[in-house]
Amino acid sequence: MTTSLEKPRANTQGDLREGLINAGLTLLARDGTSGLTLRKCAALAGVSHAAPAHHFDGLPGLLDAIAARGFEMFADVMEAKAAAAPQEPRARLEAICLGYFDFARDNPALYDLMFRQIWSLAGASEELGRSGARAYTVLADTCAPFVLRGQEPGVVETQVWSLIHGYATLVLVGKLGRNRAIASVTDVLGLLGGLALAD
Amino acid sequence: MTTSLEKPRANTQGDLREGLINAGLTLLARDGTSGLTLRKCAALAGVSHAAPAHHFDGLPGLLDAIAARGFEMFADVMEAKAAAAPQEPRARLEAICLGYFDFARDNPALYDLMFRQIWSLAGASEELGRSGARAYTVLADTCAPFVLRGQEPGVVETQVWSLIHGYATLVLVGKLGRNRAIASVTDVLGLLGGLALAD
DNA sequence: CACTTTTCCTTGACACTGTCAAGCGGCCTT
DNA sequence: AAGGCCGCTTGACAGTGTCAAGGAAAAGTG
Repeated sequence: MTTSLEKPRANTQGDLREGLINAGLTLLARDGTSGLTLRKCAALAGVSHAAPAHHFDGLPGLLDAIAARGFEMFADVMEAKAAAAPQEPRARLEAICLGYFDFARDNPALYDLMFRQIWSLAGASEELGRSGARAYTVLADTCAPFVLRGQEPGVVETQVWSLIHGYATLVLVGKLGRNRAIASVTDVLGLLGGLALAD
Repeated sequence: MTTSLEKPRANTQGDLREGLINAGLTLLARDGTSGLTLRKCAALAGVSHAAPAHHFDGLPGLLDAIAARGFEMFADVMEAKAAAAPQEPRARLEAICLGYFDFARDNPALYDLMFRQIWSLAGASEELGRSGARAYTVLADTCAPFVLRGQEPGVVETQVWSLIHGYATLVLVGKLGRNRAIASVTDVLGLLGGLALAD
């Protein structure tokens, strides 16, 4: 209502759902986890505070959608790193782990949201399930060459995932030294030297 | 005000600060992370909603104190497991990792609180720093036999910590299979076979 | 013992959160 | 062009953390 020339629907070009997700990503990046609020999200997207309810199932639904978007970005980063690395199993493995860590470090609040405990309690959306599965597939494919004959693939995948996810979360939480980590990513990934190539 | 015989100071025997921390632990165990509220805590301890402000620096202060208590329990569990295990480096290492995982599985909400991102942003209390350091010492001592000559101890410590912490958080978050994990703790700990004993 | 001071808690208010019910306005359909 | 639906707004509610002010009881002081 600043001027009469203002367009009545100038909130977001096209889809409001998209605008709300983007607003959420912006708030998350700018103000951290506690800065992401349903009302702030709506305000940033240029709509009233109750508008999001027509596109998401309340705040949990919005967080779900943002997390799903996060997993897409996450998979993109890892795929890009894998593509840029030498096409050799061990180099690829290290590459996606570095991508994993980079994403966590560059998007701490989003990463935190993605791995919140919520999703295990209240069921996650199908969209989140799909994008999460896509990210997992990137990891699983890279781990495949290290799955020994007759071994359950999930074991190597879980070993690698646990290692890099643990390191990333510990660094984010600030438990590993004040500013820089006690051990670098590559130091930690040295533990993967224990993995043997199949065949 | 149910009966006139009610004692005016029946809130908590002795120290209110202790009562509030215990109330917080109870709420956390019963209702999960979102069930822990400053006001509910005060109500459970039998005092008014503003009483906690005189013992803690707001909600962050209360969470800090609860997390500190959590790290004490955490260290206790790992020490007990280590004491019960054969006094051999590799057995001890596996033992504290199992203790680590047990604690996380048995106290998911508390574990989640302890490793929240908050502590890296706003400075943690000295008490939390000390109890966190004590828990870390248990881990570091157990890792010591695997630190090769001339190697920085923090490397092995971070490798072990990242692995078990990553596994624990992934299981808690429900990403590893629906109810039971794809790979068991001992499966994941197999990666530690890559560690060599010093000397 | 009387009086002050200090300590600890209560009461009440405020801004902010998520959620719901009701209503309005423009767009599409027919 | 009239009817109807979809998307958004407005307003209210309970619940949250935090702050200011006050009060009651214990402790200190002559």
